[in-house]
Amino acid sequence: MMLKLATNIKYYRKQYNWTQQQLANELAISRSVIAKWENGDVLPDLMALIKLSRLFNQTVDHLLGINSQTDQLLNDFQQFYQTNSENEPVIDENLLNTIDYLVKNPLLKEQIERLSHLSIKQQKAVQRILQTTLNEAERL
Amino acid sequence: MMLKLATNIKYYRKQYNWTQQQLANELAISRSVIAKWENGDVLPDLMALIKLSRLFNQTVDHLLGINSQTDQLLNDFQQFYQTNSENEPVIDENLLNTIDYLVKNPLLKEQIERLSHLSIKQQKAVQRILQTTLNEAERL
DNA sequence: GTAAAATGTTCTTATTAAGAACTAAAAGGA
DNA sequence: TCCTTTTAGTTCTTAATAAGAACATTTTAC
Repeated sequence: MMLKLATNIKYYRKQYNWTQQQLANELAISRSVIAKWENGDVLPDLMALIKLSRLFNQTVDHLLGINSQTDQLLNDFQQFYQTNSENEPVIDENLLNTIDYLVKNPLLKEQIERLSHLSIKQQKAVQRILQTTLNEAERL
Repeated sequence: MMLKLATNIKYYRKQYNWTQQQLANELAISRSVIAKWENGDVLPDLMALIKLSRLFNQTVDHLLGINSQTDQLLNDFQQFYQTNSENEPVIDENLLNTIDYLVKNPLLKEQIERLSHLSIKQQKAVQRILQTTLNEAERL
């Protein structure tokens, strides 16, 4: 698994114009450990990682260089909030309405969750059935 | 430092209806380790944690239960929501994931929009069919 | 109530990160 | 340039701790 952690630690330390010693002091650990983190020789333990994320004001995910789905989505949200009118945001009015609908229909929300846990093939099958059902219903 | 990691691992494992053994298999580790994680006896190492976040579709920050941007945004969204509608919707982490899923599945999003425009009676009928379909799919 | 499954616990082993001390490389000043 | 000081990299040892196996307990299903 490719982690950007080492690079990021070094990067953010320098952003703050800290020496390894200064960072080590902040974390109350020995300096050589920082060196090893930054060179990818060793991974910090969880607690140290969390402290780092606080110090650097970054999410753990970002420090690790993981671009999780949720993070991606959050970015979209943020964009939506910040730029209300520019490029068409991923989160549009329609989606907001859909979310609203989901919020008011916990059962449906749960069903979609369940759907998302199926295999891709099964998901598609279910969606085909849903499509047919909707077509039927709309004809009435 | 107070971590909600143990609780969260157990919670999301159960969300997926997995036994400790099944989760252990997914991660290719021994089951007793899962038990210890869930009881807070031991912290998973970084790589295991990342795998968990992938499996559960959650940010590492959220799994850890540390005050992350995600949680912050959730609050914002909650506020945004409450000021824009009369009901008090419950926006939780799962909803975020569901939204994410919708964003990635435009067809499904459209289907839900269509569903929302049907009469209540029809909506219920469609949902019953969906329920049955999901039950079927999950049995396989 | 019993059998099977799922979970919790203990003990040992193995992994690996931390720290100290040493080495090497930059940075700064005469 | 040479010297000094600061900063960073490396090695070796020690200590911490997570993983696994085996066993114990609890829960679930019949």
